[in-house]
Amino acid sequence: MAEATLQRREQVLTAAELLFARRGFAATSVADIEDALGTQAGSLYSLIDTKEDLLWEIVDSAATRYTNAAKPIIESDLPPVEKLSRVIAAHVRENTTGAASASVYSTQWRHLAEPRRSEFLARRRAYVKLLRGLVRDCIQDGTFGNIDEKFATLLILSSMNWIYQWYRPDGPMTPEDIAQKLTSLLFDGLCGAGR
Amino acid sequence: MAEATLQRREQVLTAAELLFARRGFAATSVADIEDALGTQAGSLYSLIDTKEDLLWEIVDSAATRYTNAAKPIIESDLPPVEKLSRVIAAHVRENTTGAASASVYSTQWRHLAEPRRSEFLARRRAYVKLLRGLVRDCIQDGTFGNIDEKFATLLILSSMNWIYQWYRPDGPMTPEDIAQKLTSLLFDGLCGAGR
DNA sequence: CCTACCGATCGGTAGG
DNA sequence: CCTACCGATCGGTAGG
Repeated sequence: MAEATLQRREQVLTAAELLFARRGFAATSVADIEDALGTQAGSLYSLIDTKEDLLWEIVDSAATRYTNAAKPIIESDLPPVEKLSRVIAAHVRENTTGAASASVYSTQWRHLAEPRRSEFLARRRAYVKLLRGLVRDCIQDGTFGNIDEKFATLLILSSMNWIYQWYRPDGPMTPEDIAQKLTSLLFDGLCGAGR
Repeated sequence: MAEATLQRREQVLTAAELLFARRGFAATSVADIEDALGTQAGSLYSLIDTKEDLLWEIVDSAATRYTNAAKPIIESDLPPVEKLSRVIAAHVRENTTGAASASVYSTQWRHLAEPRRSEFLARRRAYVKLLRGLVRDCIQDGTFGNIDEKFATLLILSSMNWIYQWYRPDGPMTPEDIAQKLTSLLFDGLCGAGR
């Protein structure tokens, strides 16, 4: 029974994720989610306390996935530029295979009330810091030029977090293709890539 | 009198822009906008017909500004890479000096109903096409490597359209600084820039 | 998980 | 631009 409840919760989160990504949190009513699940109005409240709980679970678990994917790579003893490439590939994979959740993570967190909002921002800041450390290492060992570390980190992040806007699972590029092309363009530039 | 009405309309649009950017269209009530303007509930409807009209005016005029800034540059006889640099600089200037409007343009258009939604998407598509033409020219004249034209165009667009997320007018970088750094990183890459 | 319902708030209107 | 108000929908609850 506990297992069935867990499965049901997954279904609920998946439905909410899709709707929040498509219409936004504020424009999605609890009734919309219940419609998607095929249950009656009000029924959802046997599983959740508030609509915001759903949003929190979605962004919180997305944050966990980003961090969990990056940690082992960063703690390995690969060269910095190889670490960065792999973290980018992992992030791209997350944002393609879980495009709806990535979209909600990137755009809907503003609808969290305090203290969750601050907690979310702290977790996001920690992840950015991990990435920025890798960029710093790549500058210091001479792989990258003498660039603005913060600016470069934000550029990498933005390019990864815009993928969910156009990615379609049935398109011609696999997540690995995308990661490879993106890394190439970011590292070698529009002038240097494809030579 | 007509002039005063026009000025009032500008004030209304500016207030709506800020709130739509901060909270999103759906989470902003007409009463919120009236509060920001200091008028009583219901008063706004002497100036507009629907809340969506405000959103439309904001994204429509943003679209016009992007296109109007790019057109004369593209029609000039500068070399392709110089054209692209200047279009990027113009877009960055628009997204910094009008960060709220850029944010609404990028994220809130989904709340437009048909036929406005389709009209918006058509205008956006036309602008992307202009940019993509410049990228193509840069590939063909050998300035850029043999890269994926569409992918590269989307990368440029995404990097410009994420600026409003972190830009602060009182920060250390001017719009021109940002445009210069961005163009350098995009063109020469993390490895090649700053050498 | 369903039925029936709550108070609050929403976008929008009429009449001045 | 204000006052007073409309029907619809919202998030959430009680009781089964």
